Amino acid sequence: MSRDFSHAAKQRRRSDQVTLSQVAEAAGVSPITASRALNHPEKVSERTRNSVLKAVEQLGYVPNLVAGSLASSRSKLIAVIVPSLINTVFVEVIKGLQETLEAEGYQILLGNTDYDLDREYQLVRTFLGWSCSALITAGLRHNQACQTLLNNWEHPIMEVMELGQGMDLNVGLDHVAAGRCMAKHLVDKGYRHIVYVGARMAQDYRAGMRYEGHQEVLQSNKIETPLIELDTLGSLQAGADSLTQVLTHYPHTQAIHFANDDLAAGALLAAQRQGLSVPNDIAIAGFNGLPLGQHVTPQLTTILSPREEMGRLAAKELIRRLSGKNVYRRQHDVGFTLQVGGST
Amino acid sequence: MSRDFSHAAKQRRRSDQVTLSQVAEAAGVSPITASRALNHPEKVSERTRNSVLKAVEQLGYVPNLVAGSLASSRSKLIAVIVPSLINTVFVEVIKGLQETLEAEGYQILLGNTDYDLDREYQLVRTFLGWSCSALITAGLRHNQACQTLLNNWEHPIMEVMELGQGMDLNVGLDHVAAGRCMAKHLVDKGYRHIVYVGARMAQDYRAGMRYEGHQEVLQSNKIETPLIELDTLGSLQAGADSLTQVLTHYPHTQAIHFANDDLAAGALLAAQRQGLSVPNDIAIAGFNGLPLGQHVTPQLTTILSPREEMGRLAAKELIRRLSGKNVYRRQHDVGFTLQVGGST
DNA sequence: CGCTGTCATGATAGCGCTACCATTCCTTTT
DNA sequence: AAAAGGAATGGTAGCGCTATCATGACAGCG
Repeated sequence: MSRDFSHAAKQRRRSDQVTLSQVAEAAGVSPITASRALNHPEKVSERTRNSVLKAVEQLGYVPNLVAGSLASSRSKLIAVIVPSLINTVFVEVIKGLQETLEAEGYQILLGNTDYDLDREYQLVRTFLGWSCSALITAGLRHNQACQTLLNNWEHPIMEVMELGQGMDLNVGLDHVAAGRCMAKHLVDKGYRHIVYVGARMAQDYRAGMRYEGHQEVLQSNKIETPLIELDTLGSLQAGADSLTQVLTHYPHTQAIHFANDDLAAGALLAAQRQGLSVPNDIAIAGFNGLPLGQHVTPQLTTILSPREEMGRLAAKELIRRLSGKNVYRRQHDVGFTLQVGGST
Repeated sequence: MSRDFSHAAKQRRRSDQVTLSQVAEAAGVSPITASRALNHPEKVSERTRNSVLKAVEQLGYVPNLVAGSLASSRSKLIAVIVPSLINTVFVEVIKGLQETLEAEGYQILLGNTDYDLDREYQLVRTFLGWSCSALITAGLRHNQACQTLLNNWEHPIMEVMELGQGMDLNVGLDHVAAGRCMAKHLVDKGYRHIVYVGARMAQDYRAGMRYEGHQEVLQSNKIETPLIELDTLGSLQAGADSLTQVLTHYPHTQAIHFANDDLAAGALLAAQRQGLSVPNDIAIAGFNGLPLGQHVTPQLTTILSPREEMGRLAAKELIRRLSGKNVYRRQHDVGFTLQVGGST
């Protein structure tokens, strides 16, 4: 009766997926009404809505979001691009984003640039092809092609991590100020031979910004600003190794200002293994406020950055914008807190 | 000439996106040839390919992947579902997956269940709607609805983390054996009062599996198997807190077998702050082999799980399957390694 | 009683791309 | 020389859904 093989050869449906039309038929309404029942429930009568939902249930209908997105040129996808997943900092931001976005029914398309701006451009291109409703990216620096592409894009762009004049929305903190803050603390504590240890600062340029702040303060106090730059990314091991390097190159060092807590904690634990007393023989400071730093003895002096909070706030502001509400401020400073431990 | 406003009112294109047809026109070929030039370059002549690529460049064409996926009912999306992002273990698996999948041009759709199987079902439903080409999920346990949904799905499913009979592909390790392994080590070392400390084992059931292994060994040695279960997930802080709890409830405890390294390291550092000697006063063992554990003194005895490797292998096997190659084994055991440190 | 407004529903026409077949124009084979 | 095969290209017809406009039903109004 309803079986029709006449065009069987022309048939293209490869999957036996249940479609909205089938749901509509089962519910005795038109496809468009079924669509409304699912996506704009308030626009159909209660009777219709229930019969559609019943049909969905019975047939095991799973909406084809690809088709929906094509038709509406919208999607509940949000692209998130980070430079690294090794660095827990980005993971924590993602966590904050995730939590908030998933609660609003958005899905995250995750991309990792490995600190490569060309890779970032490729990812952005791909993600725009998915008609994402927004893009979140770590950092304000992009290559020319990426900049151009994004400037012509009509959807919100959120740049997180560092504070500054971005393309659209921005949530972050002032890394130069953070560097100044810690440097000031060390100087105030009376240290005069202070080494800054960074890791791949051309890539992790935010660590470079903190070094800038560090330099400012030391120079205005007429203190030298020796720098040791490692060519691996931050890790406990790298921190441990760097300690030897510092003490070899600058034997008079009184304090080390590390670009992050991984390095700092690694150095602190290594110092103790070597029988050095922290902070008497050597003072150690980090950045980020990772839990680890709070559990070593002496507690690590660090700067607390609200990473999950940054993710949550970014997501919230984005959702605000996506739901058409007014955005009063495009820039949000999440700030930072100096946390003085026993290590300095 | 070619401008035609006759149907202007009916015009629906909301975005001024460059389409493949425009590229084709600029290159002087048909749309379908332009499509081939981009997606199956070997199927067109070199001249055609070049003129299409030139047109793409000139017009700044960004392929609409949504339309492509709808037409081909394929996509380069892979759904990844994990129970948590706080737990670094999953992040490391994701990292391994990411690395391998992105190199093959796949994008990751990330979902977080927060250890809730109903939430997992919802995520799976949504992700299926995106016609993902595969789904990767952490763990072998799912709710009934999810199981049904996935059984009817035609694409590869990869279950990671624990080894066992899954729905399709599986890469993981034997957690019961890992628990046995560590318990055996502790018994061999001569400890007889051993407490197991887990955290939310109903959710993190893999920790529960390790406890099972632990029990087996201790019982066969006629040793009691006291258990302390925390109601927060693993963290340094929780580990520190649990130490007090253990010593209060079981003052004779000689060794603590922790469900993971976060807890173990937290307890180890806390013990030292309290002036307890590890392992003389109390021995401590963990699970995972996090870098942290290798940098504390004494070094933490733990079981090394190859997390990134697990991600990479899972991704590789999945790609193998997706590219139509034979899959010889559906189950892959990535194993584990007992790492004896000074803490036991 | 016609007029306007509102609500629920439906018909139509795409969204931008690719599968499928057909066509053209060669080269190779018998 | 005809047939067969192959490579490059194109025409057509959707993929499954939703935007847009149209329709019908019914209420309230002067």
